[in-house]
Amino acid sequence: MSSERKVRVRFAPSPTGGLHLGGVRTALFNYLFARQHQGDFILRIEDTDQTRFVAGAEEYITECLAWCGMEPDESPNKPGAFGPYRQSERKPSYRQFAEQLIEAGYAYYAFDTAAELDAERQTQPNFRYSHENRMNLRNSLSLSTAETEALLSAGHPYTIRIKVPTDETVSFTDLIRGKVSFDTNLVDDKVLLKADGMPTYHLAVVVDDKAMEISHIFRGEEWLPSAPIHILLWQYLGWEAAMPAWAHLPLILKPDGNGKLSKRDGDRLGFPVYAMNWKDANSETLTKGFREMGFLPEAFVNMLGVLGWNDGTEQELFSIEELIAKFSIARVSKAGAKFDFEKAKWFNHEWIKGASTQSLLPQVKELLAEQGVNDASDAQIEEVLLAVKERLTFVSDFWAQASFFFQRPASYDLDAVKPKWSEEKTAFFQAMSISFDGFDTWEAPTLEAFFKEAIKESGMKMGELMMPFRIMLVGGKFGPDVFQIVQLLGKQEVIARMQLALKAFTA
RNA sequence: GGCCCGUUCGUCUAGGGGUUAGGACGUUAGAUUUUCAUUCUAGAAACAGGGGUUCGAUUCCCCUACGGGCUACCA
Repeated sequence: MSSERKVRVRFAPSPTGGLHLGGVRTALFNYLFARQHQGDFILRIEDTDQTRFVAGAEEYITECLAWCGMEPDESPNKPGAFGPYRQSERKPSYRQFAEQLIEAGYAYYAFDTAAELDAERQTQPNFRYSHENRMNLRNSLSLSTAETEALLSAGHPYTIRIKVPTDETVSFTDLIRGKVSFDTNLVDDKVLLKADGMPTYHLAVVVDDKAMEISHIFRGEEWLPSAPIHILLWQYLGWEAAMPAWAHLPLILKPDGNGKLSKRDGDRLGFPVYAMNWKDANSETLTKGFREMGFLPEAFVNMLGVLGWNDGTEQELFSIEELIAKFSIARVSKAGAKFDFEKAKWFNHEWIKGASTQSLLPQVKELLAEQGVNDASDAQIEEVLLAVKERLTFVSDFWAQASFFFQRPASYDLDAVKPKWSEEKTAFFQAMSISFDGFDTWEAPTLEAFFKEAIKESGMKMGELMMPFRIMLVGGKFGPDVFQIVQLLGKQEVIARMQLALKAFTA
């Protein structure tokens, strides 16, 4: 049925806050599938719940997708043939379809207020609005036509609920899980149109997916229980032939304990859960994002792409282009996956190692500017980057790993040098400093050979002099190869640092 | 409680009726780096349990257990 159809998928986030891992992955799988089949990837905004709608969230979502390299073919901001894509802007058509369902006998007006239903739930622990009790509640099925008309014309608030059939089985083939079945006797009469005139998600997705000619639906597993409602709606609206194929993605779970990964877990365990920084306008709280933490979008996408999917080989590193080429729904796993931040870091490390120094430059310059370093040339920065790149897990580690290239050591690890310091060593470095001054070309290999030869002649041990030399230049026992540092620092700076350090060592 | 989905090393997973059950992250030990990190090599580490079916089940079926999701006029 859908094999002939043009592939058209949509990502449908609700603009209620930041975009978390699960959301981005759902978007990604939709995107990969669309690209793989030369189809369309559409962004549709679910904003009918006005009480939870958050200003700025829609723009935020668009930016997240762009950062990850996913450009929607049509979005709410670029109205296309199937727009508008905001649920709230499509209000009239939802009501029309809800009423169409009532006329066909597949739905009904329900006059019970939220408070009344809450009261029912208080007394009946397993209360469900369903075929078992709908005749005991206040709705157009239990009331006479005249009573219903009276309530309606009196302006009594009402909702429209689906009339789920009795003794039927709703089943469908999930692209990931195979055949899934539900007994309609256990499905309740969900609200389709709320008292405020807005549709619930159930009505809205079906109507919109039909209007947008969606061919495949990839959504989180948390939607599986409401799938029978959606399928019934496709049938009752007379659109069964146009129904999309379904695939329910496994959930991303907390790393420790159990349950769905939430924003709070990130705060608690010290890693981001949102793609980018999210600042809540009301509470003024800032939730850290992967982008700001120093993740490369390629690494982020790679990590998400293989969380619950693999290509069957031992390959782990994939570019988004490779993911598009190799993705297959059949290879998406069924079980939920616990999020592992250590592995996420590893992906980032790998992508930084593989990144060109040029591509890393803008972010590094920003970091340097934050530290007040503005006089370094691009060429200089790139050379340093080349030296320290493979040591970085995050781009933001750059300063910690390379500050000494741009700044003289603020302090020295004196405990490592002072106890064993001697006049002899002072003399050695003084002499070395004079010798260095005589060099016309300044290159690591020759300097290293010269330095080591001098040590040999002095009769002292290598370690006794190499270590202090490093500390003179960088302040401590860390950093790349000493002579690589020497070369990058340049003659004048090396000599100056030696002199400065000698004073500190002998003070 | 009810319904639905799931279950291979600590974690993400490959595999699939007969395998030394493979890889990656993490971890441990060595090597290299006269620093730290990287890197390299090696090691420890898993088929939830019970019944079937079968010559043979980790693989297929059933049950149990466990985990997760849903059970709103939220999505």
